[in-house]
This record gives sequence, structure tokens and C-alpha cells, in this order.
Amino acid sequence: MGVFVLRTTQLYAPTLRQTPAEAEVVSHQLMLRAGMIRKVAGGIYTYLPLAWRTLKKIEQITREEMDAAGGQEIMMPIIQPGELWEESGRWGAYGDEMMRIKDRHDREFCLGPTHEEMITSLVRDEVKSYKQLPLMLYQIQDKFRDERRPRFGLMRGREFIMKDLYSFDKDEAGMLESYQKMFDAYTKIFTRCGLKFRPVEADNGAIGGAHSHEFTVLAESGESNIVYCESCDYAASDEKAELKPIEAQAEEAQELKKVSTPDAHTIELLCKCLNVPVEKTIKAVAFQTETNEVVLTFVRGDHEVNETKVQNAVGALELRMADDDAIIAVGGCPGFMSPIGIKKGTKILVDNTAMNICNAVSGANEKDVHYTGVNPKRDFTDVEVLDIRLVQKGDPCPHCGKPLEMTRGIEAGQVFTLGTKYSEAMHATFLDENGKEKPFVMGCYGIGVSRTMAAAIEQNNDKDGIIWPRAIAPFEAVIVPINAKVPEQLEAGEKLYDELKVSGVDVLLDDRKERAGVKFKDADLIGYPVRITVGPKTVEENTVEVRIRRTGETVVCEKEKVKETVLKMLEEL
RNA sequence: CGGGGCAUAGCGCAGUUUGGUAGCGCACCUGGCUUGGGACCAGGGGGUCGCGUGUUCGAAUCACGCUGCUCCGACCA
Repeated sequence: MGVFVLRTTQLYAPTLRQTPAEAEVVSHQLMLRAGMIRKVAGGIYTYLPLAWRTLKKIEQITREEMDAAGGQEIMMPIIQPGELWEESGRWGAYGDEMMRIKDRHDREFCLGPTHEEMITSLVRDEVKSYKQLPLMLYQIQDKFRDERRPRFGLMRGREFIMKDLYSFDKDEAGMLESYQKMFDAYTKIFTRCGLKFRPVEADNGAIGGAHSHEFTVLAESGESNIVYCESCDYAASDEKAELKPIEAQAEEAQELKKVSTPDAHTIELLCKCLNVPVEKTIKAVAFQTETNEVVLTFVRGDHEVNETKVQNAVGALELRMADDDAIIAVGGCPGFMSPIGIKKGTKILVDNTAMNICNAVSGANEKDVHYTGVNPKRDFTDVEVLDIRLVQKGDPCPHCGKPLEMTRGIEAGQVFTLGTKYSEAMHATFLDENGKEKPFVMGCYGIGVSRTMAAAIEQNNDKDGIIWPRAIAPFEAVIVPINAKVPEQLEAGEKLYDELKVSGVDVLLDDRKERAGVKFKDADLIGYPVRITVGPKTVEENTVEVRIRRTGETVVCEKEKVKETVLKMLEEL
């Protein structure tokens, strides 16, 4: 009996019978109930032993794949000097999401929301030659983002664990190679974690750069919408999904005509009022940028505007709905907007599908008046025509034209190319083969470790609790003596523990003097993949029950066959 | 940041309308009994009723201010 026995009586895992009122999503509820986490403040949690074991397993898988791809692990401080962020220009740009603090000398620091500046500064000081490239450095560390609205437990916390790797290459081709290595590594990581996921093309957002993929863990409760094609391998986040213009049925062009449409300030009312199909209408959405410039956008009545596309098209840092006053100032009329007759110089974006409509209806920039017979190609002047609509289920795939499927997921990881955005801003350069000074070509690659744990639960649970994938379960198996007060049962349990432990199974012994029902309920709630039940029959008939959490399948076997049975089951999970 | 809601024992809640000894279920402790899916009986411990100011003989309860949490929206590498 040389093996230290890990027993539930020594495990701090306070399970709750009732669900705390504050928990909205299932992962949050189950983590609280299973005694995995406790809240400290809004979006800030302590990880108790069970959660920490799972997190360490996710970290370890991540670490192994990062190392295998050529990454080197480092650890950077959470606290970062404001000056570094001044250099990159993000001290001002990052906004309220950055937790800023001052030291006793009144110098500015922040709790790192990300580490591009830190890493660029580190490498800038040491790496001077192309011979030292490529370089990939990563860390697994706490990040802090002062979210406006932390919610969903660990899914959108303020402090969370993240793996972030940064690649430095001498040129674009090298960067793309690093990017591909990381893409492959991420695929391995999420596969090894036992999760159903999809890499999707994504928008780069404020971080900059040209390529990006999100690794989305599929779950109905997820916050990201993704589309994918079953005929080809296209998959993208909804904000990224490209759309080709839809051709409209050709008709003889009618004359542009104003008609009275009292109170028809929504598309629905307009269709009723004029008895036209919604595909024949053109809808307007007005935005203002951070500099208060008005951007008018037009899409087909049954489509939605994709703000990310608009933002990228106009190069804005921020978009918000335009005030009525601002709309009027450029010659528009809220609720009755049209590109026709807007003040010259105003930015007008028209979706390429809306542009194809024949004899459409649009506003007329007058209250209670619309145009009919609108033929955008003839009537719209000084407009930019491009793809600005939000994808919908069934839209044609941009690659093969087949209808796209839509599903929801949780963004657990994202890979980006950064190019030279940070290296140029921060003068991080090296000498190339010709002795010429060049900025590093960078990429950055993140995995939300704590979010991945939450995502795993969102994807794997039932009414009784969590159903852990084997690779990231806090324990692979639990041994439950039905009655721990019967010495023979407890001893049999301990003996099995030793056997399994020695065979490399991550196992726990539930030695609590609780009734069997309590221990079964807890085992289901915590979600150990395999449960081994030791009872009177073990003592009398030498048999043990082995049960698979996910399927409920139970196998009765002889005590001597337990090891073999459990190993085989775990193999198949 | 806008709009709702909530704050009473570790958790879930009642009590607030109509001011008068702070309650229930679960959990916890003791004893008994029980032991294959969250038992039962008896006894027990635990509260500055989120904070502050006011009204009142008297405030969990009424008024005003604040703080925190939460939901919807906006926002989000």
C-alpha cells in the first residue's frame, strides 16, 4: 500500500444541492454546484481543487502542443507599465476595458489585458538578427479585462486564464508558416481535450492584421454565431462571412415616383402599406463614427447590416447608431431614408445585393414619403457598393454556392496574423541577410483556458451534472464504496484504488460516510467519466460495478478484472 | 453606459403592502435509527435584515442617499 490515497474526505469540493440564483448559464451553475469555483467579485472567481485539476490538464495539453510546434514557455508580469502602451498607441485606444492602476510615485500601470506590447519590447531588446528567427514565445497566465458586463460565470469573466503565444518572423512567408503551425497545434489541442469544435474564418477586429481564425466550441448556449458549408470546408464567424451579391429578377425599369406612406417608418409597416414583398424594399441604418462622421448604410429589407463590415469599410474605431439630429444634418429623414438626395460628401454604403433590386421601394428623405420604382444602379449616385450584410442561414456559400448552415458556439481560441503593426510602432527591428533593418513580422495566438473549461461543460452536461471528456476531467474515475462504515467495502475500495493508480488512472476514493444516494448524486454532478461501485456484492460475490457517466452503461465484473475493464473504458471515452 | 429587478443564516426563499419579540426548507452540530440514487426522529448552533442618514415610543418594514449583485440592451483582440 505504498500509494497515497486521495479521498473525498480530504478534498475541498463543497457541492450544493440548490443552484445559486446568480448563475444563468449551465456551466456556471454546474461549476458552483459541483464545488469547482466560488465567486470573489463580479467576473472574478477562485478555482477550487476540482476546477484547478481540470485547468491544469487543459494547460498541460496546450503546453505540450505549443512546445511541439516550437514554442518556448515564458512568464510575463500581470502588471505592465503605461509607457509601453503609449508606444504602441493603445494606452488611449484601449479604453475602459483596461484596468489602470498607479503606484506610490503616481506612475501609471495596468493589469495586462493582453501582452503584445510586453513581448514586443522583450524581443526588441534582445533579437537583432534574422538568424535568431523564427521565434515563438508563449505563456499561460492570468489576464484582466474590466468588462462592462461580466457574465456567464467563467465564460466572460474579468480575470481569466489565457495561453498567449507570439510569433516573430523575418518576413510574411515565415509568419504564414508560423500561423499554420499554430492553426495545426490548436486543432490538436481541442481534439485532445475531447471537444467538438470548428475553426472558422474570423474578423481581426481592433488587434489588426489580415488573417484570423476562431476556434469555436460548438454549443447552443454560445455567444458566437458561425456559418459553415456542408459541401465544401468553408466556415466563418457571422461577422466575417462573405456574401456574394444575389441577382434579382430582371424587370422593365419603372419610373422613380414618390408615394405617400403615412407612419410607415419600419419595413414591416411599409410592406403592408404598399403591399410589396420585403425583398423589394431597401432598408437604411445610420451610424456615426468616433469622430461623429455619419455613415449611411442600405441593405435589402429582409437583411441585416453587419456592423463589423461597415466598421472595416470606413476604417472606424467605433460605430454607434446615429442621432436623429445628425441624420437630418446630412439631409436624411429618420425612418424614411434614401441615398437619393443626401448631402454631397456624406459616406453612403449600399450592400451589393440591395444594389441589384429592380423597381425597389426606399425612403424619400421626407416624413411619410417613400420612393417606388427605385433602380439603384440608375438612381443611386455617389455611393460605395460592397458587401455589408450579415449572413443568414441558407445564404449561398461564397466558395461553392450551396446554402450555408448556421450554428452557435463559444470562441475558445483565436489565431491572428499581426504583421508589423506592433513592431513598427515600437521600433522592434532586426537585420536581414542584406544587413537591412526590418520590423519583425508577428502573429499572436490565444486560448482562453478557463473559458475552454466552461465551454467543455456547456457542451457536455445533462440534467444530473457535468459529463467530462476524459482528457480534462478532474479525475478519470471515482471509487464509491456503498457503505464506508463497512470495513470490508472500504478496504476493497482502497485496494482497487492502488491497482488503478499504479496503472496510471487518475482516480479518487469516495470514503465519506454518506448514504449511497448522496455519493452517486455527487459523482454524477461532478461528472467523473467512470464510477466504480464497491458494495456488499464485492465482499460476498467478489463483483464490482463499473459505470460510464455519459451513457449510464453499467458493467459488472470480477474484482480482478476491474483494472482491465476501466482501462478499456477510458480508452474508448 | 441606458432600462428593469434584487439585497433577510453557508445556499434557496418567506416576512415589507398595513411599523410591534426575525422565520421556513436545505446545509451544519449532538444523539438515536437507517444505509444500492440527495432517509427519518429528537435536540441544538448560527443573523449588526447590504451601508448611511432621517421619521417614530418603536424600523427588516416608511423616506432620502449610497453601495453591491443581477437580467435585458448597448459594448466586447
